[in-house]
Amino acid sequence: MTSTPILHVDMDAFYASVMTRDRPDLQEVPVMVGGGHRGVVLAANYPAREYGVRSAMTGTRARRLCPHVVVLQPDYDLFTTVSRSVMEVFRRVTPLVEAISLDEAFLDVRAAGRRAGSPVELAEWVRSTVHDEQRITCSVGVAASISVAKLASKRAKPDGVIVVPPEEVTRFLHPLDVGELYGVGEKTRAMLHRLGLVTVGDVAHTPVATLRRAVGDHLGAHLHELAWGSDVRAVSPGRAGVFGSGDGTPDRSMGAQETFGRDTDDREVVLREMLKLTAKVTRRLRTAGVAGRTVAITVRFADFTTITRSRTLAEATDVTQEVYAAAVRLYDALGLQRARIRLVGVRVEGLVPREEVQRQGVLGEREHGWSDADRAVDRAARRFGSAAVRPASLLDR
DNA sequence: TCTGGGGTCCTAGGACCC
DNA sequence: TCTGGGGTCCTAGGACCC
Repeated sequence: MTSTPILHVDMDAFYASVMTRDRPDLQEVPVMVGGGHRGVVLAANYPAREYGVRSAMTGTRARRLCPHVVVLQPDYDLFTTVSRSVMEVFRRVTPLVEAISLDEAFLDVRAAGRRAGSPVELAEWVRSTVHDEQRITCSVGVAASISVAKLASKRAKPDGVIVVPPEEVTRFLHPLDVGELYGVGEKTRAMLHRLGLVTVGDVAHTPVATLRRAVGDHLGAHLHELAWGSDVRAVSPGRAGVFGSGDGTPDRSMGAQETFGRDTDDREVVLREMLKLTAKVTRRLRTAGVAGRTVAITVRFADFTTITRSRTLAEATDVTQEVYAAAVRLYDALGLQRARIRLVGVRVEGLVPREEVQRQGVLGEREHGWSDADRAVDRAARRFGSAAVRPASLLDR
């Protein structure tokens, strides 16, 4: 019985590593993925990081820091394929694998059995197997809890393993900045710093009641636990993560949003985009076999202020025309005149399996007509590609 | 050409019901 | 007559994560 049964595996600079694994000429030079027009950097390789390039940074800023950085466009299909293969490697170690994104997973090796060895030996086996099969590196944190394992993998980067045994947890945790804790972002970190709580140790030695007043009931209690490394959340392999529902927990919402190439105040342009986004979302709903009752739109203005409006319908729907009609109502209710709009989004929330949706007879033919039309479009899209079939108002003039 | 796109969860107030 | 909970749903905003 091991005292450190949780592994957190994190690919090193995943998107950048995948994009350059067949490019020996790019191994030693700064590379970033994404960050084009109005975009942010999705990933930077380690040579680029030496110049200060980081993911989530604007492409403009990255180029200023490193003018000769090589910019690659992301290939999401490839990322998904590589990710699936990597997750399969993990499942050769234990069935208890929780994928939390394309490039990260928790493994509970307590019940491993499939492969003998201590957690460290299993971690090294994972690392060498991923490297042999996918030619990318990863780092692993090994600990008794998922939160400590996650922090350990970060410390292990790149291409390393770190084990934090239970008796070392506070020594490992307490010197870290509070911003390292999961759930503490820029705002909460600043708030805690203002209170003089700079390190994880400071948080650990602060009364829970004080923390709750400062950052809210839930987060306050949570942070106190994390600061002592005493979170007990289990690895839950049921989580579908990025691989769609299926046998995992169902998605709670699905949405799509897009930033315009340039800001617009043209209602027609906005609505065309909304229709495109709606069609994309409802197709995903139908593919997943779910429908949702609440339609929400997001509007981001030129000054980056962002608002959301939502409406709950009488019944869940996956029908493009119904979602679009609700979205247009929400948009028009804003009463915008000449506002410059940067981004619009459409989201469907409160998802339930489609078979649980009771279609009232009174809704009648029209909705069923639209629903049938959607399904015909889906079939055509599967055969000819999604570019072949789209609403008439999206056709180029 | 500052600031993407996919999500989750929490908070808080009001409505409404018991 | 006055006061008072709790619970749920809906909506808007915000923080956070990858």
